[in-house]
Amino acid sequence: MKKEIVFLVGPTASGKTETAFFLAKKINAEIVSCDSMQVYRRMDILTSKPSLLLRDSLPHHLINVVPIDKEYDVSCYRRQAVKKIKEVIKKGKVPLCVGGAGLYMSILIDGIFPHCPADEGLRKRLYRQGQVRGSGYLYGKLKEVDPEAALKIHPHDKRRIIRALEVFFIKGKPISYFQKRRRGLADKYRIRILCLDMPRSELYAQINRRVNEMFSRGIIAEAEMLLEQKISKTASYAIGLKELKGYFDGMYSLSEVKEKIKQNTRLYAKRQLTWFRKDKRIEWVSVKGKDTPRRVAGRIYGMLMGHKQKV
RNA sequence: GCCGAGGUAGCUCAGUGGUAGAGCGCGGCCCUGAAAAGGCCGGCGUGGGGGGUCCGAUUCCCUCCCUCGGCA
Repeated sequence: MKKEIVFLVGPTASGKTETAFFLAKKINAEIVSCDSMQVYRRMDILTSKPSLLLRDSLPHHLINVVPIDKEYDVSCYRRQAVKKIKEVIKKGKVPLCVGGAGLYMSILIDGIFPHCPADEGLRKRLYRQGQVRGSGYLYGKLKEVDPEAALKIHPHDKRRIIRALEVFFIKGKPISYFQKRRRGLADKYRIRILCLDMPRSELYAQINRRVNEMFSRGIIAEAEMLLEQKISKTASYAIGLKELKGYFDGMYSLSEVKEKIKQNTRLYAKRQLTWFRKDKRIEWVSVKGKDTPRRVAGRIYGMLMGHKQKV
């Protein structure tokens, strides 16, 4: 019998953290975070990490594992997460992967094509070529070396065009060739994916509440402290941090940054939902206004026990 | 009460006698080493209400309502 891994996902501010806590207690799980920003130390308020109280009474893995000045990406995450998941299973517990990063989830479940890390130098060179020789140049080049990938990538999507070219130049084979070869956890484990869902207006109200709370908890001081030091490119893209930088630089007033953060969080939540909707393996858990995290966890427990869905 | 300005998308506003746009917002989508990132698509509308002129009114005229300034 294959061991089971449970994913609890959902848009930001949908209540994953608390729900996961109660669910973990019920199913004898340890939590493995599935989040690209909570890995960073000292970004606590900014990323709404689970409280110390929660973390003290239940193991939460992959939170606070990277210093703020280090770059981080999907493959780092995958390496660390797979290791943790195996450890948890070895202890006889259930890994409960909790987070909102759709790509991170997919990379765990479905795999990644390995051995082609980013090459910043090459990227810079390609980027500059694109600047000098016009926007269509890089895309044209991609069409030559990898027509299949070019078909999938929009001509304006510089980031993906450059990545595809990068892979081609480093490995000598097109990225579309590698993308077909991925093996993930789904081969070896039973996977259940639960996604928290609530009416959009309620979710947005929740987001607004959370952002206001961040301000009263001291997000400004935290951001100020972080921006004083050397900070990696990846960490600097956290919602809240980039907006507050604008506030410190005098670009926005206090109420404008607040709004900006709320809005960018909404857009982020919308993108997350698009990602999850596409994944047909997901089992949706609708959350209503009056539901407490404990009750939602109870409902999920019922779903998990009720029928063993194979993935 | 009088004078002036104005009521067009969720918001701020353009424009035209042939049933309307822009920015922001909002919605949908894509995604394999920056993913809290990056990219694509979509106008979502009782043109304040009512009447009139006209083949045809959001546009011109009348009237009422509302908002904002000034004078009382």
